Amino acid sequence: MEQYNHKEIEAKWQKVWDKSDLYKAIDFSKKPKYYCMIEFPYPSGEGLHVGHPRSFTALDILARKRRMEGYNVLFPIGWDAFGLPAENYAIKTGTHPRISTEKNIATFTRQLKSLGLSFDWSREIDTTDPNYYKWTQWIFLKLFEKNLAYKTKMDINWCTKCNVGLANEEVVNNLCERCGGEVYHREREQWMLKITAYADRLLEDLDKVNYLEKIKKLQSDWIGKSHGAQVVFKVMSKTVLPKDKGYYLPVYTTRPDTLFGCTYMVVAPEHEVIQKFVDQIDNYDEVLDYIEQTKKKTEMERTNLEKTKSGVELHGLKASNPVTKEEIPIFAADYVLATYGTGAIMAVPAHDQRDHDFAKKYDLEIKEVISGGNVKEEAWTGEGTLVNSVFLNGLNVQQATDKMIDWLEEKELGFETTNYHLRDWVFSRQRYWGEPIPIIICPECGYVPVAEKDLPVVLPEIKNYLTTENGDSPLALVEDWVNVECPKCGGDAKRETDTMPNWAGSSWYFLRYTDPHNNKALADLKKLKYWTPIDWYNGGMEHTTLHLLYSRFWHKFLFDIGVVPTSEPYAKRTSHGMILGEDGEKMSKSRGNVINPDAVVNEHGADTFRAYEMFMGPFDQATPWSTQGVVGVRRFIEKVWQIGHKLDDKKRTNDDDLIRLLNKTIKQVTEQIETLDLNTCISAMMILVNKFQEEGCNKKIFKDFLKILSPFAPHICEELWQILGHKKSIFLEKWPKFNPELIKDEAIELPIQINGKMRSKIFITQDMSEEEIKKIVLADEKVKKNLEGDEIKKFIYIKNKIINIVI
RNA sequence: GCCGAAGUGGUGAAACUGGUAUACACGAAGGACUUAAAAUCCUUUGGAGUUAAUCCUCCGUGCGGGUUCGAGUCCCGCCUUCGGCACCA
Repeated sequence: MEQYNHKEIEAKWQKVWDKSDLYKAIDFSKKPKYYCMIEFPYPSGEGLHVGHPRSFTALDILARKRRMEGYNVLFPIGWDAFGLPAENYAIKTGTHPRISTEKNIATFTRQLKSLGLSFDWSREIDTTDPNYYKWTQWIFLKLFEKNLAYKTKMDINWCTKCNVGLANEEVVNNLCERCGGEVYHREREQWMLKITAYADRLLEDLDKVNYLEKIKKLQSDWIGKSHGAQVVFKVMSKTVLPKDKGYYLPVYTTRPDTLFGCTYMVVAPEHEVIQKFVDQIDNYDEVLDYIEQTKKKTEMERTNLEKTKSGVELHGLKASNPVTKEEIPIFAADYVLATYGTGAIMAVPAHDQRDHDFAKKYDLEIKEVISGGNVKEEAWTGEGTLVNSVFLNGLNVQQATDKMIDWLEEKELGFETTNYHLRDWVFSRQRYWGEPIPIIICPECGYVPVAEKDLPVVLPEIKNYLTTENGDSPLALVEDWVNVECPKCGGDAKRETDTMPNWAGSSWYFLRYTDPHNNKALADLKKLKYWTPIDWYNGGMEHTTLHLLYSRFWHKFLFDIGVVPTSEPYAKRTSHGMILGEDGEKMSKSRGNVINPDAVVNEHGADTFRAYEMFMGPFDQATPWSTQGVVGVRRFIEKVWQIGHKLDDKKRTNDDDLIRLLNKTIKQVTEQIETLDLNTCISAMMILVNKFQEEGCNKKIFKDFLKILSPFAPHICEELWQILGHKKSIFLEKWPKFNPELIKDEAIELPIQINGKMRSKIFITQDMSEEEIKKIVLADEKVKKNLEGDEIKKFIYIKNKIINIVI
């Protein structure tokens, strides 16, 4: 018998499948629809990563099973092709990103096709195709129209040496990744999307979807809704006296009950109050110096709880505590962020650990207002009774919170409010390789949207891909593209030169798959009604916060304007773990631990590669690659091949046992594909095949086995199916059903414990009574020996499971 | 730092709602076949002790406690590793 020739057989079937309509999704078919989707890849220059097929194969298995179960399946593929690497490659080599992207897509396509994935290639999409990004731009215009897009000043990373804006990833240890130059934060006008307007719905609607619990938690933590109050503190200086109207500094606090314990205030170094009172701050030079230092720090460094807090007092300014009317100092400190809350806090050192650390360092008053701890030593954040708080004394935290809010509202010094950790989405990039933002800036009319009929705003050809010296995107230098007539007044105007972030194209791509060639709408509503929502979406754990949130936001917006029929895009979401290098580290060129999928497919075949990736470990967990492990799976495939050539129609005495095992295996594989416990599916099939090898197998049993193996190893199963005399594809077969009567064992092995220790085993039948069993147990030699002379205190029998005798 | 996940043999891992810990696979050791090797097949494989015996005993799921007839699984407190942290995608 010859070895399984994977090269020949896999190429043969890939060709046949490519020409067939086996994997085509049919719009409006009468069969029930099933839409399953993987995150479309970024076609990087390094080619397919072995991590991609982990997710792709798992959902390919699901898609193939669903087709065999009678569904009309949509399992599409596309390219998330805008992005930084192609642009950086262009800067280095002068190659236009269009050229390198096309080349990379060709490589990815060849690689994916070599894996026998059942994508419907006729619906392939590419986010960098003007026919696609026309609609990305269209969505932006709709957001702009509904006032959900606005421009504001934001910090960006700026390399002082190469004079370019940097992505966070390009900043390493506060230095520029390219040149090692110093990086500091510089303000720039940026387009923002008002995702915070959807914060509540993004949170509440998590109840409507079937995501893994941990994914829901990630989403809700990211949104970070909290309840509290906004309170205003009056700012005073030499010229502003208590009786004057003056300037009020709002703060957000989750603990208004502790207001009597507020002994100072802290504002973010970027806070407007500093500029407002420049003349009144006696130590402005010192403050300015501190602001400059802050610009070099990352947010993580600023908010690190372990690090000693730094800050500088604003001499000459005081704030008035609205309840005590006491004058308290104001500090600027970098641990307060301008982007969270109001950018200013009331500090209660007795009951907040960060404030406590800060107060110790600057020798500020620590005033206890809730009893229960030792506030001299550390902040008390637990429950307790209010003290030192005039009208709140004696109340508990909840009562005091309510009463304080009533008091603030009555005096018009504050109000109850909610706050979100979620911030608006910075939507501008000063880069070339992204969708141009379709806005025209007119000195007379302001921001004017490009007319819908003029979409897409196509990226012009350029020679130099570097950001300009003042931080504009390289598009700013393309004069005949930038200079346009204002669509409103006809005067001289300029195009917006910012482009969109990579997230844009991936925030709605799943809609385009339902109608990829439509040039009248992003997708036909009838088709959307047929196909959406996505029944199952799988992707990387690392995408479960941002991409998921952004795309849910866009989807909700499109729902509100009547473009899509559902308020949530994904009915179900799962995430897979990363595949690590053989050394257990993340795969990377620099570590030299990258596994090339082509080499594995070439040596062992696609079926082996697929089955190995499913077998290597739990789907949602990070797992290291093992070249040896691949060999084991190849042996399994080889065994299947050998057995498939030695079948007969004989009846055997042990056929009942074999049929029982087959039914158990069908049950396990059927159920565990649904939970993505694919590693145990494979091991169950290995056990069955080992049995075939020991005892032989007839054609009838083997055919059912082939059907359940076929989603995992499609090529070999299709070939064996044909060898067994079938003209049509195995993927047109019905998914086998197991017989529940056939999976029950006749005899059950029952373990016996004495005082929780395993001592013996007996065999019982399904319907034996406890009395009968007890008799057998007590007659057991080993049990007798262990019970010698001891009295039985308890006899515990858990039906068909275990016996425990307590003595 | 904050948030999330995970720690079980030499290795990847399995164990359903608390009920026989280590399935399946890799590696290793021994054997068969072979002039030899590869491939393949068979046997053994958590640790320690003990026996004429493949009989039996004890220990064992990161560490320390707890709940329970019974804990890898539940609770409390630690330690370690990995992922995300808003301009990588």
